[in-house]
Amino acid sequence: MPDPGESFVEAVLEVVGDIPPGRVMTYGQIAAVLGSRGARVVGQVMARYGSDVPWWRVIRASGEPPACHEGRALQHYLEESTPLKGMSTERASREDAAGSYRVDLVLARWSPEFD
DNA sequence: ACCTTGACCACAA
DNA sequence: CTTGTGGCCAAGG
Repeated sequence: MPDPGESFVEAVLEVVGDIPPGRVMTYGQIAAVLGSRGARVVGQVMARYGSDVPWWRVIRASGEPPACHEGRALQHYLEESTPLKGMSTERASREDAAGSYRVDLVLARWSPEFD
């Protein structure tokens, strides 16, 4: 259980901050780690306080980056060599690549328990 | 205490 | 692939 006194927000940001480069976690996974099932709440936290943490390492269960952030997220993924699916290196340099890719969760999923 | 709002999730058709 | 349905839960009004 999370420490009382530490807000949900703090807890979420802490977990996100622990995600190493090139790896990702889903909203639901983060919620589960915090002993909650409120995946949406994690989303709300990120929407409001996620601006100063590696938000691109938090994605949907489907492997898609957060809504309306595909482009920026992609740049980070290419930088960190995050395992992607459904895209060739050719398409990676094009602007319209946003939305046509997904993170390979099988390879990139990370859990704080197994660092 | 009730209602609404979501960077969500899972499953069915 | 797309829609629809129901569930989850912290925060703010």
